[in-house]
Amino acid sequence: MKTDLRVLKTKDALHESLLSLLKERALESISITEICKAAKINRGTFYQHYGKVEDLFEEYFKEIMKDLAESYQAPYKYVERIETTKLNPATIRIFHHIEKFKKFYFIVFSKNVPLAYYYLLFDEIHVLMKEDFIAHQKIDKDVAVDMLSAYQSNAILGMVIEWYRQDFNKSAAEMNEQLVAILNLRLGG
Amino acid sequence: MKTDLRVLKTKDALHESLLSLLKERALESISITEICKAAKINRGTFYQHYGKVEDLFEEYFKEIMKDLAESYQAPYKYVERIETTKLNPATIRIFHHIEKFKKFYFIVFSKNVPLAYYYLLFDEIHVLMKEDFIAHQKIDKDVAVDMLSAYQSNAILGMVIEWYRQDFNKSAAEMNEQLVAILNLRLGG
DNA sequence: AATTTTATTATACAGTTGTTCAATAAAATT
DNA sequence: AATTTTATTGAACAACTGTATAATAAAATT
Repeated sequence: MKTDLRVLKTKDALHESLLSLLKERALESISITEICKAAKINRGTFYQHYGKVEDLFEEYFKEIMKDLAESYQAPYKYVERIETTKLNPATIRIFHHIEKFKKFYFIVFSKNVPLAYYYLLFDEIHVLMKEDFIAHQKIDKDVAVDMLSAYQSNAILGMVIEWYRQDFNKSAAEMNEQLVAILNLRLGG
Repeated sequence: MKTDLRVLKTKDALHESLLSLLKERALESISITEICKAAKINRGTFYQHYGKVEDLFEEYFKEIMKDLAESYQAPYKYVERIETTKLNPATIRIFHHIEKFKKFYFIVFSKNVPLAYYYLLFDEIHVLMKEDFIAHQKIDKDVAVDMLSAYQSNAILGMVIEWYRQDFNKSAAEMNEQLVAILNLRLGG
């Protein structure tokens, strides 16, 4: 036995309600009362599953994260050639994933949203990076793997922030080119 | 004429009230009503200056940012030797600054806090990086300066996140060593 | 020092939040 | 199909939010 059908029904209704409200207004302006009214779910039931609006959104977020992870199941599927540098296939799909869910990431990177979402994204990329470092023995004895992958994954996210601030008006392909160019610089000395 | 004395008095009282509450409880659990009661300021007055608790905190944040900026006025003051790499003095002071305001950054990096604070920190470092790139002509024609400095500054913040998650149980000096080691890797191919 | 300007206060109101409880209805188990 | 388990409901409560108003007090200007 897994999950009660009533719970599934409730959560589905709440998800759909939030998503339809998000099409019209910003996340921080949407109240719990409002979501429940639209979903025809008792407010007390909301509190049985979540603590705040953001927790409900986070559940939706995890669905999107699945897409990010799935992109890496068939790694070289979308990549034609990697000539300029040893860019791992995980990295090379991140910008495409963001581009695909542009609308969603406009919310994730907005100022008033809790840092928790950023961390969810960071952790997802962090893990992929780390796996790649270990798989390809790119490890230097003086550098802690966690530090290096934290450095690298957040660097990518730095580019995404910049991209977001320019209203995502670059293609994912252009972003990859920029990344390749940056990686080919010898940043240390 | 600059600012009304009454406004200064009000803001001082609110600042002090928030800080003393923060010593006992988490930011997200502190209500406006509570802050005002402790500060002996009318709640309506709070709304004349701020919209939410976080706005008040942000004002305090900007004070801390001044310290970060000031660290760079006398750049080599604290640096004994930079041998292993061309680490710019701005970069080398960031970890020390964070260490100095450890308590404060425990709030800034906590999950429930709005992304806005992260951006304030990011922008501060971003600007310092950018200035350094331009001053030292480290620019490659294929790389947009904004992208590069976004990449680099957020990479540093990635290390800070990792540091924070390890409860800041490394010294700022150790963090600098890690950074030097990472920069000396040739990340691109 | 008198006058003007403006920040702060006290009060009030409708809406949201977070929590609790007994009653009910729906699902799982036998 | 009958019974047990448990999610959902509806109602109520105190506290907080966000906003508006007239009265007051404090600061700035003349």
